Amino acid sequence: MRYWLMKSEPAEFSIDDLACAPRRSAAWTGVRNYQARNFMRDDMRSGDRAFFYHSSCAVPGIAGIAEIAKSAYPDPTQFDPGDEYFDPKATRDRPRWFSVEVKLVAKTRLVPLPELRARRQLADMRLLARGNRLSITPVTAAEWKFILRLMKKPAGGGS
DNA sequence: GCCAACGTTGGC
DNA sequence: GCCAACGTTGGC
Repeated sequence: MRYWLMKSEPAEFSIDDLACAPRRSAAWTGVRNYQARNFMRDDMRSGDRAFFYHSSCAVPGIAGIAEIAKSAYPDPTQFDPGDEYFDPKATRDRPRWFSVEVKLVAKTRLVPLPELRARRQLADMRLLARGNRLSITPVTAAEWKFILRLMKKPAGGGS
């Protein structure tokens, strides 16, 4: 099983939207970056776990935990001319973009970005790498376990 | 709104 | 294949 971090702008789709979705499950659509696509298409498997990250908002940070409920399939929005994520170069025979199905495991306390940055155990986290913009990044097992522990501590708690 | 950093596009 | 111009991301 692998671990991931998936970014979403809460104004577009938040952890609460996922919590309110039928079966607390939703299609992760609109990824239009090749590296992020490759992670989804080639490496994500059903049963993998992911941190749900809120980006481009007042308090960016990890907001919860999700599970990959269904591995990659063609992202339907690329075929829809009325959709903002329509891609005229994509065809049904040769889809360019992919989605996965994501299911909420737990909403957690929000772990803000500066709190992640402050932990030297997370110094090598892909999310925190200089200039990183990838909306989907791998998380190591050690990082995953460390952040799970962090989530159980009160906000800003020391040690 | 600013700006750093990265990705994509397209002329050559 | 190079690289300048442009677009996007995302924190601040």
